[in-house]
Order: sequence, then C-alpha cells, then structure tokens
Amino acid sequence: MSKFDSTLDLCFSALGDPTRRMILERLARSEATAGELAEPHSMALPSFMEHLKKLEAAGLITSEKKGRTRVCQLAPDAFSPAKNWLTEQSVIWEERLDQFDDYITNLMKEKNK
Amino acid sequence: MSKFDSTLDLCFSALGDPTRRMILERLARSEATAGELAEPHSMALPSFMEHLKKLEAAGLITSEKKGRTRVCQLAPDAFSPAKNWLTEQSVIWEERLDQFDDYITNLMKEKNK
DNA sequence: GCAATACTTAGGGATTTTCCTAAATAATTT
DNA sequence: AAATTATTTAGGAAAATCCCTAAGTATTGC
Repeated sequence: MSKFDSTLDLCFSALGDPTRRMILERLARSEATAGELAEPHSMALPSFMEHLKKLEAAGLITSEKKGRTRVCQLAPDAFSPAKNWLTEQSVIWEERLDQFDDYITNLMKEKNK
Repeated sequence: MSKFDSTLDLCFSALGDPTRRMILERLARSEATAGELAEPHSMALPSFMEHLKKLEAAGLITSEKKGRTRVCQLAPDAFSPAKNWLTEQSVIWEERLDQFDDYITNLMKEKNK
C-alpha cells in the first residue's frame, strides 16, 4: 500500500490477515512479548515481526522495548475506527427503511425514460 | 491472497481499500449500476470492475445483470461478520477489567524470575 | 567476559494486487 | 440493420505483500 494510507486503510488491511487477527485475539486477553506472540505461528521471526509492525502502524497495538524483549499490548480503543465506520454504514443502510430510497430512485428513473 | 481465504480475510481486505469503501458508502444509500458507481472514480472501467468483484467475493455486495447494466446492492447483513469479530474482541478486552489479567500474569512472571 | 536469548537488519524471491489499454460482447436506440 | 451504450474479456506492467535465510545488535545469566 502507498505511503498515504488513512487510518481506516491501514486498520482494515491489517485486520484482513489471519495471522494478524490471531495476534489481536491473543492480545485481547493479555499483553505479551514478541516471542510469546510468535510461538503459535510456524513462521520465521523476521516475517512475524513484520506483522507486528503492520498492527502497530495501523494503531491496533502498541509496543515497548523492555530489556531485550518487546512487549506488545492491544491499543486502547484499537477497534474504534473500524467499528465506527461499520456502524455508520449500517445505520445509513437501515435508515432506508425497507428500501424506501430505492423506491423513489426507481420512480424518478422511470419518469426520465 | 490464497484461494482458501475465510470470510473475514476477504471481508476485511475488501474494506482496506478506499475505493471499495466509497462504493459501499454509496450503496448504503441506494442500489446503483456499475457505471453509476464508477463515475466518481477516475479509473478505467475494467480496473473498477475488479473492485466490485472483490466486494462481491467478500459477500459485501450482490449484483445482478439487468439488460446491459449490472445493478449492485449492499448485501443484507454485509457488515455483520466484521462487526461481530470486532465486538467479540472488544468484549474480551473490556472483560479484563482494569488489566486484572495482566496484574496476575505479571505477578506470576515475577515469581518465576 | 562469554554464551545464550530476544529480537533486528539486510536482502531477496514468489505471488497478489492494482492499475492500464485494446478488443470483444450484449442490449438498447435510431 | 447500424450505431451507441454498458459492460466484459484478455493480457500485461509496476508495486505491494508475505514469506524466507543469513548476519547483525543488545541484554541477561553464568
């Protein structure tokens, strides 16, 4: 992805990978070091660390170096941007109340024929 | 992505692109043809149609050929899988009640030092 | 100090993604 | 029937993604 991605781009893209969702599911339970997080994934460490980087770039996790370990946590309100966007769209969709807008739209289309 | 992606993989990945989110935002308001949807995007039609394909593969929209047009709609419950996953994680996170789990985890780690 | 541990950096390869142009097809409209 | 409209198919280039190995660097335990 390009250098000019919005939070939502980064956030949703990060969530689109199963390895990264597993990491988040793990971190929802408690903080953990990079090594602990990597364990269940049969993947070379450098590859795995890239996933952590993407999660952090998306604002989904934070991490801090403690001694030789890197401790990761779920970011506070990590999921808010994504949830808010989804909720907004759902609300707009539901406000259409039985496709009333479509009814009007179609009516007007018929008129212009 | 591979041929064996889960709904969540496809769904979140589809949402990770601004063009595709714009399409969904448009469709939350009313159904539209491929051409109508493409208009605001300065992009060759074949490129644009690929975005529609991804949204449909992710179960976010449905489409139907009507005459020479392809009419697209938001899929019913399009956002449920994504919203559900996000909500589940938020719940688990919030259940930790002021980092109580972390407190225990850290206590045990200290013990094992 | 020396070895072990926990990453981190560097570089590279296969696949996927995101865009393009050109040409084909299918359904109106004239 | 011929032209126009609305895609659709085919093929391809550039960049991003996701994985790897090999070789650092920094911290900790002996």
